[in-house]
Amino acid sequence: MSQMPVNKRHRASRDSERTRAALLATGTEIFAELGFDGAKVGAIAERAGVNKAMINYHFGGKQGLYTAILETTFAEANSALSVLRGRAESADELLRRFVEVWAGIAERRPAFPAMVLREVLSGGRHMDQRVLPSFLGLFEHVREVVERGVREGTFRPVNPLLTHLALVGSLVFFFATRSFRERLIREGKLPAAIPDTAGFVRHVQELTTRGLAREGSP
Amino acid sequence: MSQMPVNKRHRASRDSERTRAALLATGTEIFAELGFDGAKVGAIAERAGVNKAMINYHFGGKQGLYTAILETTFAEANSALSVLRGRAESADELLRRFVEVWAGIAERRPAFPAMVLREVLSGGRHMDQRVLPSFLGLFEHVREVVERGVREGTFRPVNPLLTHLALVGSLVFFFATRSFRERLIREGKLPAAIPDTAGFVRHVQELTTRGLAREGSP
DNA sequence: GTCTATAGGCTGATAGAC
DNA sequence: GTCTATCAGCCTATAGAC
Repeated sequence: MSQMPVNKRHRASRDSERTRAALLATGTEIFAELGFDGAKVGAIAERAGVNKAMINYHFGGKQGLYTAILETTFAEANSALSVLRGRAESADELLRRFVEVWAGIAERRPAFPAMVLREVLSGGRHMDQRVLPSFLGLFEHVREVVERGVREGTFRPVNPLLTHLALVGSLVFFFATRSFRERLIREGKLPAAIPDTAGFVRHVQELTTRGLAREGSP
Repeated sequence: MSQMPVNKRHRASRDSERTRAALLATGTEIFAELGFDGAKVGAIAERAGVNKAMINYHFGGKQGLYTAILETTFAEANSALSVLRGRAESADELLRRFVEVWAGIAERRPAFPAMVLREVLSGGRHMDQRVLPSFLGLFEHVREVVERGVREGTFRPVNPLLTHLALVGSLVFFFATRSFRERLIREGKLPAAIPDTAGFVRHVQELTTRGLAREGSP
């Protein structure tokens, strides 16, 4: 794959780092927008203001750039979600926080929900082995909280995986479809008001905590 | 676009219809699996057991085939969901039925959830003008029911669009990610049991109806 | 590290025989 | 309607100068 630069990145010049960073940032945008096959390395290089050949030099090719981007994106999301780990709050409260943190990630990194969705849709076709752990890590946060809530009796005895799929499905769908939805609304094709993130967060929080609550647990 | 065949389809031979049908069926599979850019017309023709040139003859090209597939897929889903329109059941019960009908569509047409997701992800980049109405139609069913439930006081005063996004997001995510999830579980990489559709349907039904219920309504 | 130029492969579409 | 043969364009990757 990438031969020299990976091993001597500590010696890399300031310009070199700038080139790498520009390719990572622009590549994230374009891969999220168009998918692996739709994204063209020429377009990435051009928008990044960098020579096309630099993708091969720094990342060993299109696939290498994509892998580097997935690693960065998923690792960052995992790290953001980890602030909830081992906290003392109630399972109910932790689930509310989870939704907020997730929304925060999606706001800061708009490409993240789309990348997740594209990967699961294509069955991980372009996902390197090394990325799988941090990808799967994304799906442990809900499970832990739900298991605790069920054990402590504040939640109904729900299946953690189903809970996770329903919750994350809502989140990922809301954020990944945002630009399309807002365009349709702006063009008058979808008769509704553009929903704001805070409102959606509250909606999902209420829906989830009420939906999971054991009767007589409010 | 497609010159003759569209106008004289009523005169088409049996073989011609078989060719068209094979391309539609196989194209649906492959487009859902790989997306518009990932799908190659050569692969579609080969798996369909049909000559590559037939895609251009019958559909005017790759884009034409894709448009025909979207039309068919969305129209069928809309028609299946329409059985719920104007029914006498409670809003609560209608929402439960909605989830069941949606799951039924996804079981019969596994490509449907993926096609919806790929389209919203790419901002409708490959969606023909003519398909937009039937696409938007997909998003009216929940709205009607929720508005009624809120009006009648069985639901909390929730935003119909947010409710729709959360509910359909859960559904589409569950079904579109199914094969990937099941593969990961089978390979032992995701420690969980493969969830069955019926269980997911019940989970979402409970989550939604409890989550939307006005306090002291059940 | 960065650039230009180009090789080499693949893809979608068409021409024309049957 | 269907098939074969083929073309033109695009896209990734590399060789080699600086």
